[in-house]
Amino acid sequence: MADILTKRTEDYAQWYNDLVLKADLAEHSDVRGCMVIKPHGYAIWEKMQSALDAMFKATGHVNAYFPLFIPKSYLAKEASHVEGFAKECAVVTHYRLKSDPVHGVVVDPEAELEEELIVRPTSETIIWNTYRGWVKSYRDLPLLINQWANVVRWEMRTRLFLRTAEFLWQEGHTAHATRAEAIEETERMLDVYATFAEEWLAMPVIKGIKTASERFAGAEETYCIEAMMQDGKALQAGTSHFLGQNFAKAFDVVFTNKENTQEHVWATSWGVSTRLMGALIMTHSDDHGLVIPPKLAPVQVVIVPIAKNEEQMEAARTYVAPIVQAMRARDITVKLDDDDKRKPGWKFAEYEFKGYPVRIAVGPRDMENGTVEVARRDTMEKQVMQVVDLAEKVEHLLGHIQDNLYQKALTLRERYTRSVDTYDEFKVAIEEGGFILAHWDGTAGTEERVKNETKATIRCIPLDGDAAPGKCMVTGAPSARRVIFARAY
RNA sequence: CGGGGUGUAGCGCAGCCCGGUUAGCGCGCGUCGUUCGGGACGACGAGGUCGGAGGUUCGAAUCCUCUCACCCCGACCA
Repeated sequence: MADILTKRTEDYAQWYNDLVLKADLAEHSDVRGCMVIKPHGYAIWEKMQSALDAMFKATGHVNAYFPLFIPKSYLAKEASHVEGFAKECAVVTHYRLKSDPVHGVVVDPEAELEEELIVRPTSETIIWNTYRGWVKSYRDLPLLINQWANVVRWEMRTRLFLRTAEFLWQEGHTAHATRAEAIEETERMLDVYATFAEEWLAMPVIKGIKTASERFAGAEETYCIEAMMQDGKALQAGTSHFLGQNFAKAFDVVFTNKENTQEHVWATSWGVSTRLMGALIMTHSDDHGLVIPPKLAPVQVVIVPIAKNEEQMEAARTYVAPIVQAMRARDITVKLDDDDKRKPGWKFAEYEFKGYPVRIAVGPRDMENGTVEVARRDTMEKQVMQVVDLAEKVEHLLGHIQDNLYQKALTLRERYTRSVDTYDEFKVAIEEGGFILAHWDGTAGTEERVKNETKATIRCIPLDGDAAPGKCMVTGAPSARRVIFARAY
């Protein structure tokens, strides 16, 4: 793997953008700040969706769907929530157009909405307004619901998958009878995200808690998973919020407990988005293009016949048919690319860009020898293999690739994670990139100062790892434990 | 909203300063032939309101005025 950390950030941004386009994942739409997710990109997202959805179901959650539009008054009910999102809301003010001799079509000024509708930047408000009617008794709790949806945040600067005006995500919104149970849920879902990131995306993450300044608008505590990209910058890959009773109070969601007294419910919300696609790309890809971990690859093995003419192609089809069958029997997804409109060299390059984990080439030479050529995308190694037990060998190879990708990413993260004790050391280290473990006095003032002077933010207060107390690197005041500083996406 | 920049074929660009035949190049696209084990080559071909409006001029992609759109840097942000 090229040491991309040594590349300059602008180069990395360029590399990322080119890769997304070349791997045929997505492109900018003509619509401002919006993205078109192309079939290959969407297929990977679907794999993420189905894996996550299964994990949500396994932890007792069900799916539902709530409206795209939120009346402005709902959003305004939770003070810090509206403050947090106000600057990036798309607003619907009219419901009709009319033709105009000069401009063609104009908004009909007669058709102004009595109350503006906000295109959801997140759904807490509309969901809690709905939950009010659903929760009456402790017997109705917990309420464990997830929704797959799109949301809109009118960002100034957008980047494919990482920050777009509209994005796809899932948002879980749960209601609980007790504080402890809600916190337990918040932490459970954080664990689900961490497991998903590590086992499916092959992306190591650090679980932690956000500082007050980075906290979700309306939350009492925000948990997160943070990953390191190949340029050493941090990416927040998922969040899980303990909302306390803030939304229950704002929307008057109360239940009668076993003691027959009324209480506000306790809430959580948690989400991951198509940003995970960006995380996937920036964690594993190289100068040859995208690298998809086998568990998320829409197609794990692609077979490319080398054939001069239709007879040779037909011979190759016959030759690989039992191989394909054997692999499918092992739940390996296989594509036989017998398209004669593209040549082998073109296909090799194409599947590399697109990140297919394993490519098998079959030519006349192989058919004589009873072999195939197996190429793995992660290391770019090619190997001639006997067709005997090929499906089993490929199954193992896919497992190795998945593990190798995780290990590679972990090695990079560990290499660029270090502790510093003084602010001077910190300033040097932050220029080198990566995660920096340092003591912090817990004040917003110090955090702000570090951010202004170095552009580094506190990514999280880790839940695991070195928990020894110390002295703040900036002020020398007591620190409970080291926190992670980094420059972030 | 500040500071820069760019609009010419599907994409990327040259031409503009210094106005002058039919607006050009690369990629891509189409047809045919030779190729096909790492993005082939050749021949032929299709494709343009030069962002828009107005002006100067015998003549405007080129000069002037206005306008629109987009991009980059910053503030903001998952």
